[in-house]
Amino acid sequence: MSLPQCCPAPPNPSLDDSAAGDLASVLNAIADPVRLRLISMLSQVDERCACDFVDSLGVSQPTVSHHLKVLADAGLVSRRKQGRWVYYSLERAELAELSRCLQPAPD
Amino acid sequence: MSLPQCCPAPPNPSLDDSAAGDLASVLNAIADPVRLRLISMLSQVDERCACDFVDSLGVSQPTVSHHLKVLADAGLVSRRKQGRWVYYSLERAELAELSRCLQPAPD
DNA sequence: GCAACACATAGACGGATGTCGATATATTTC
DNA sequence: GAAATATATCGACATCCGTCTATGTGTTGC
Repeated sequence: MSLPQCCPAPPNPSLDDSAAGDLASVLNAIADPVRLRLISMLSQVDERCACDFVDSLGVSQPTVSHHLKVLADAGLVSRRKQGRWVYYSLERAELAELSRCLQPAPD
Repeated sequence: MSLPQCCPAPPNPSLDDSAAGDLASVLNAIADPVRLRLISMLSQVDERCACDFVDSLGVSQPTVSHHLKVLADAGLVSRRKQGRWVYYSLERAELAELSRCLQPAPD
């Protein structure tokens, strides 16, 4: 004799542990208010130099530099150095692919 | 006389601080490997009782309960209690809207 | 009512994260 | 070469986060 069951079939995880970790890393990179505002500003233009963000965001220059590095490490922005300045631009293809990863399958 | 400028115009943050915080909260809810696997499993079926996840994910029952609460608080899953069991289901509309939020504007 | 079960909550603990000031590195300009 | 500028890195600090064990709460079945 057996106890009553809650679900007819056991679940099968479609996302393996490694893939879930990779996706979580990229999501963590954008799951921050300052970094979302960086992305928002970058989405409006081709590129923007780092010094501009310091005035707009109300955080210190090292903090902006830190957040830009997190985004760059995740592959969401790219750097271009020119003279004194470093220009950052949005990797729109990466962001679009991330958006697709979250789309749920139709019901 | 003026120093050379890096960018022609000052940046205007399109995403205000409050909206960025709200979006970051929801993104934080899914930016975790365990929670991504929960969502992945839920996306395959209509609903699933909580006990099934414990065996599949290799973490303790309280940990699963904690992660399901984070997802529920973010509005990404909903709960339905029936007898001893609690059935969770994916809020596909919320996930779809989140996906749209990340879509970058075309270049 | 009592034992077994499903789930949630509380508390503790270690590690990751966001922020800052201070400083280093590289570039321009005089 | 020296001063000024733009950015990155370092080290410190407080806070947050994921995990666990222990325990509480509600439900089922004998």
